[in-house]
Formats: sequence, structure tokens, C-alpha cells
Amino acid sequence: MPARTRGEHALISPEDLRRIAAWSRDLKPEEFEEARRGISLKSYGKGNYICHVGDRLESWTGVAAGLVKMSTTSKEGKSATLAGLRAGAWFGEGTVIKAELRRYDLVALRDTQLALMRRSTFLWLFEHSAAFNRFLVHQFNERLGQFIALAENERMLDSTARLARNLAWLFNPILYPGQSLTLTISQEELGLLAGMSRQMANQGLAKLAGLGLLEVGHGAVTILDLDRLARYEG
DNA sequence: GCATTAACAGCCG
DNA sequence: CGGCTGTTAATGC
Repeated sequence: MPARTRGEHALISPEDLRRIAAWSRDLKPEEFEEARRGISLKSYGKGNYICHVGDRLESWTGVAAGLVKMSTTSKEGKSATLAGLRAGAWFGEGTVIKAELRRYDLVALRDTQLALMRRSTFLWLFEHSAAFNRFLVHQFNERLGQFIALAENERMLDSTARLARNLAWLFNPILYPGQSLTLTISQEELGLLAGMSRQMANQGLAKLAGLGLLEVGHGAVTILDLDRLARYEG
């Protein structure tokens, strides 16, 4: 397993920023440019930790490419996924606004490139841009819903239902506006996200496919009925 | 039992 | 060929 972290400080092009950040598309030109100049790109190898609980990660963070798991570890050592983050996801506003330490672990499930926005840039946008604040409110709202659903997740739902929830989150239309309903993701990666073995992920996918909720491809999943997938309870 | 790891043939890109 | 899938067998909590 490679244990490397590659180049940093590369600036992002306007096209790439628009592509990976839905919020940037609604900014005024001067706000957009301020955002762009406050963002640098950084790469992480597959399997590497991006940060641990308690780290001081000062930047607001976007996934430019790859796949990230946000998780916590309980006192007993059990790990629970808080959210899967695919390209286009942005997170960490809570810790940036409150200037506190990270309350979760972040792992790159595959080779991943992150976009890091300086805290000062984030706070400037927070202060100046109505569009940016609108985005944040919507994002907070969706994540709150996710975390409430999480409470019942572990004990009440079987593995197929947990898989369904985790998958549905990756297709949240608020967090990922305009995203395709097909995602390139292996069954092993889904297993890592949903907290189960590859074989269980395989069986869960087959079950959900049998119900017509999704379609299984080679290293890919296509969602057919997002609402029912998100509500699936076994 | 139910889930996990290990193993392997088969298929896809 | 390398990576992923689908399945079975052995093992563990």
C-alpha cells in the first residue's frame, strides 16, 4: 500500500473550480476570483489518512477527484461512517467557522485530490457573498438530515439497508447538484464506506438491484430510484 | 447464525 | 495483464 502524499500549492483553474464546486457557479465574478485564489490542490494516495480526530486542519475542503470516507471511532474502537464524499463534495465548514479541532477521521479510499480553501478566504466569502451563504445553509440542512438518519443506522438496519443509505448519500441532489446517476465505485469501496466486507456489499447490491432501485455495472453503480433507495429499510 | 477472511475462476477494460 | 465481480469454503464472534 503506497504511503505517500504528493504535491501541494497548485492553483485551480476557473473551469476546474466550476466543475468541482457547485457553490462557485453562483458567485459574482469578483467573489469567484477571490475564492479561486484562496484554493490550493493537494493529492493523497489510496488508503492514506487525510486527518485524524483532533487534528487542526485549517482549510475548508473540497474533493476534486477521488473518494473520501468521513468516520468516527467510538471508545470501544468501532468505526462508523459519517459520510462518503465523492468528487464535488465540500466539508469542514463547522470546524473552520468555530476554529476548533477536527471531530472525525478522513481517509482517502482511492487516490484522491483535495481542494483546500484558506480559512481567511472562507471567512471573506462568508462575510461578503449571499450566494455562498445560501449554499452553506442548504448544505448544513442536508448534512443534519444525514446525521439524524445515522442515529438509527447502526443498530436498526441490516447491512443491505446500511448500504442503501450510504449509496443514497453519494447521490444527494443538494450536495451534488447536476450529478450523473452513475458513479464509478467498486464493491470493495462501497464495503469500506458502509462498514462491511466486499462480499456483503456484493450481496446487498444484488438485492437492491433485484428490487429495481439500482443497476450494477462493472465497477460502477447506476441509481434508478433514489427516493426508495434512501428510504429502504429491508 | 451471521458476518468476515481467503481463495479462485471468469470477465471487463 | 490488472482490477473487479460473483461465488464458495473455512473461520470467528
